[in-house]
Amino acid sequence: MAKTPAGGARPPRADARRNQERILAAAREAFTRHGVDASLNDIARRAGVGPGTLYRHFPTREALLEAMLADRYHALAGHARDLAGTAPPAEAVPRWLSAFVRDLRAFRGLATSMKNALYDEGSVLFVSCKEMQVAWDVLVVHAQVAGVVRQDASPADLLRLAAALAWATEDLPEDTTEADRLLDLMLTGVMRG
Amino acid sequence: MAKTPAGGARPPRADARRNQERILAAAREAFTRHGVDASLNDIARRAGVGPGTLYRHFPTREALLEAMLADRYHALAGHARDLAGTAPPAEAVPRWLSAFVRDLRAFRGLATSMKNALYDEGSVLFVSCKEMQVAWDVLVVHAQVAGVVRQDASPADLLRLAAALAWATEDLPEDTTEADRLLDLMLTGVMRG
DNA sequence: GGACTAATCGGAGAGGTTCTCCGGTTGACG
DNA sequence: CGTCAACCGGAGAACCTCTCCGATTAGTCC
Repeated sequence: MAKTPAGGARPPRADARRNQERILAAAREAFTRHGVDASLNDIARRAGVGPGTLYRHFPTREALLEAMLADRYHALAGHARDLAGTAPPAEAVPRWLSAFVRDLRAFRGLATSMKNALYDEGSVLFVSCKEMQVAWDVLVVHAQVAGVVRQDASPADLLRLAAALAWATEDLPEDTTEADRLLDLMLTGVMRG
Repeated sequence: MAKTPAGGARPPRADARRNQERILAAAREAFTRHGVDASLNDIARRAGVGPGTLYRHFPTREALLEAMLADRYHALAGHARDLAGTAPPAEAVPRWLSAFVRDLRAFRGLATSMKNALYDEGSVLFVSCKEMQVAWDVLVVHAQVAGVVRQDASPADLLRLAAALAWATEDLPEDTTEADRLLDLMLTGVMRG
C-alpha cells in the first residue's frame, strides 16, 4: 500500500525500458526488410538481448506489431477527423483511403495482420486501431448523408476493400502510383452501363 | 537410343505413381483443413511416405499446389470460353469473376499463392494458369468492345482485384454470399455522383 | 557508501518446421 | 530369374517459436 502508489505498478526499470526500445528499433528494421514474418530470434539478436527478453516484453508477434504501429493508427484517426472538418466528403473519402493503403503497404504482410485484427475484437491490434475506426465511421456516414457513398457500403466494407488493395499491391515498388490507380477503379467502379 | 523412346523418359514406375496420388490426396485434405501453410511433414506422414519421397515428387510447396489445382484452372478456362459464346458480356464478366473468387476461397492462403504466381512468370503456377488467363483476356476485351467494362481496367487488373477479394473474405464461412456482395460493390463502384 | 530485494536478464532446451543426402529396396524388363 | 536403374524413407542439419529458471542488476532503505 505504501510501496506501490495508488493506481498500479511502479514505472519500469531503466534497463527494461532501454531493452524495449532497442527491440522496437530492431523490429522496425527487420519487418521493413523481411516483412512481418521476420524471425523474432533474429530481432532479439540484433537488439542485443536474449529471446526470453523479447518474449517477456512482447508475448506475441502481434503485440510487437501493435507497439510499432499504435502511433500510426493514432495519426490516421487524426487525419480522418481533419478531413471531416476541412474537405468535402467526395474528396475526403478517397484521400483518407489512399493514406490508409499507403500505410498498410509499409511492409509485406501488414495488410494480412490488419485484416486478422479487424475480424477479431479481442486482438491487441483491434483495440489499438479502434480510435481510427471510429473516426473513419464518422467520415463515411457524412459521405453517405451527402449522397456520395452508397448506402449499402459500410465503413467496415471499405476498410476491408482497402486492406485488400494494399495486399494486392504490397510487392510492387514502394513509390508506385499503381495502388492509387486500382483504388480509383474500385471506388468509381469497373463496369459501365 | 533404343532404350528410351524418342521424345523422353519412360513412364514412371507403379510405386512412384501410387505414391504421387497418395501424396496429392493427403495434400488436398491438409490444405483444406489447415490452409496452404499446412505442414509438408504431416502430409508425407499421412500419405504413408517419407519426407524425401514427397520432396522428390514435388520439390516445392508451389509444385504441390500446382499439381492440385491444374485441372481447376483448366475448368475455369473452359468456363470463360463458354460464357464468351453464350452470355452477354455484361453478365459474363461478373459471373466468371464470381466463380474465380469462389475457387480461390477453397482454402486459406490460396489467394496469396495465386497473387504471387500472377506476378512471377517463371512460376509453375503461372504457367499452369496461362490458358485461363488467355481465355479471360478474350472475355474482357469483348466486354470492353461492347462498352460494359472500362477501357482503363486491364484483364490483369480485374484478376488482381478478384484475388484481393478472395483474400479479404477467405476466413468467412464457406457458403457466405458476402464475397459476391463485395464483388458487386467493386464492379459497380462505391462512390456515387 | 553498502546491503537487501524484487525486477529483469539471457541462454539452454523442447518441440516444431523445411529440406537434403544416401544406403537399402523393389519394380520392370531382357 | 537376374540385373540395374529407379525409387524409397528415415536420419540429420539448420532453422524457427516459445518457456523456464539460475544469475544478474537497478533501485531503495539504512
